[in-house]
Amino acid sequence: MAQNPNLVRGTLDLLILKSLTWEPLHGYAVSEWIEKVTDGSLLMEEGTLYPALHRLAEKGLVEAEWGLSENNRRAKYYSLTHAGKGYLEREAASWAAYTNAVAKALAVESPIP
Amino acid sequence: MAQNPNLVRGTLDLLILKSLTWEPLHGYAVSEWIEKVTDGSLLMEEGTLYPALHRLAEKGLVEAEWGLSENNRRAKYYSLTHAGKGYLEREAASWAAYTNAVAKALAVESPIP
DNA sequence: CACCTTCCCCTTGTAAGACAAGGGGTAACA
DNA sequence: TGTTACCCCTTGTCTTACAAGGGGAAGGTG
Repeated sequence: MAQNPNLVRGTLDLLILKSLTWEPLHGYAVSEWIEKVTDGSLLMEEGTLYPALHRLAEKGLVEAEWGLSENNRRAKYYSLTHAGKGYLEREAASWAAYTNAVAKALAVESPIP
Repeated sequence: MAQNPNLVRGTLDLLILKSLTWEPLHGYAVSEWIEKVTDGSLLMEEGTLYPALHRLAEKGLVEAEWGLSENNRRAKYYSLTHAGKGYLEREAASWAAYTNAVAKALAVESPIP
C-alpha cells in the first residue's frame, strides 16, 4: 500500500519508538502495532521499517536482541534505551508544535495577517 | 536557519499554495507570509522555496507571471490555478487526517490496544 | 561619488530516506 | 506436499530540503 513519503517522513521514528514504550517488540509486531493504532491508515513497508529500526539502533535509541516470538519463530526484539525515551519525548513535543503551527497557518482566513 | 527537513516535507507545498489563496504573490512575499503566519517558527530557505515554486508550476498547480513589486523591483508573481485550489483542499484534508492519526497513536497509553 | 542594505531571482551539489522489488527461511496446517 | 502466515534482510531509484554559492537593481547613507 502506497503512503505519501512526505507525510511519513518525520513521524516514522516517532511511531516506532512509541510502539516500544511498554515492552520490547520485534519488527513485525511494530508494524502491526502501527497499523492497529492508526486504524489501518498507516501501513508500513518492510523496506521502510527495517532500515528505520537499524538507523535507530545505530543512533543508540533502541537496542536489539534476538529471541523467539510467540509463534515460535526467530525474531529480533527491539527495546527503547534511555536515550530513546528522551528522544521520543522531545521529538514528539517538537512535532506537535510544528503541526500546530502548520494547522494554524492552513486555517488562516484573512489575507496577510 | 535550520529546519527539520523531515517535518518540512509534506507541508511545504501546502503552505506555499495556502499563501496564494487570496492574491498572487512573488516568492519573497511567500516566504514572508509563511514566516509571519507561523510566528517565525518556520523560516524558508531560498534554495528550498524557489525549486518548490518551480515544481508546483510544472505540475500546473500555480502560474507564474513577471511583474513589478511594491518596491519597484522585478518580481515573479505566482497565482493559484483551479487545479491548485483543488489540490490544496484535498491535500490539506489528507494532511490533517494523517497528523490526527499520528497524534492519537502518540497519545496511546495502554500497551497494544 | 562610493558603499551598504534590502529586496528579488536563481543554480549546483550533497545527503537523507521512503519505497518497490527483490531475496531467504521456518512453523503450522490442510 | 503445498500453502499460508510469520519474520528477517538488501539493492536501486527517486524525490527533495538544505547549504552554499551566484547575480542584479533600488534606495539610502557617508
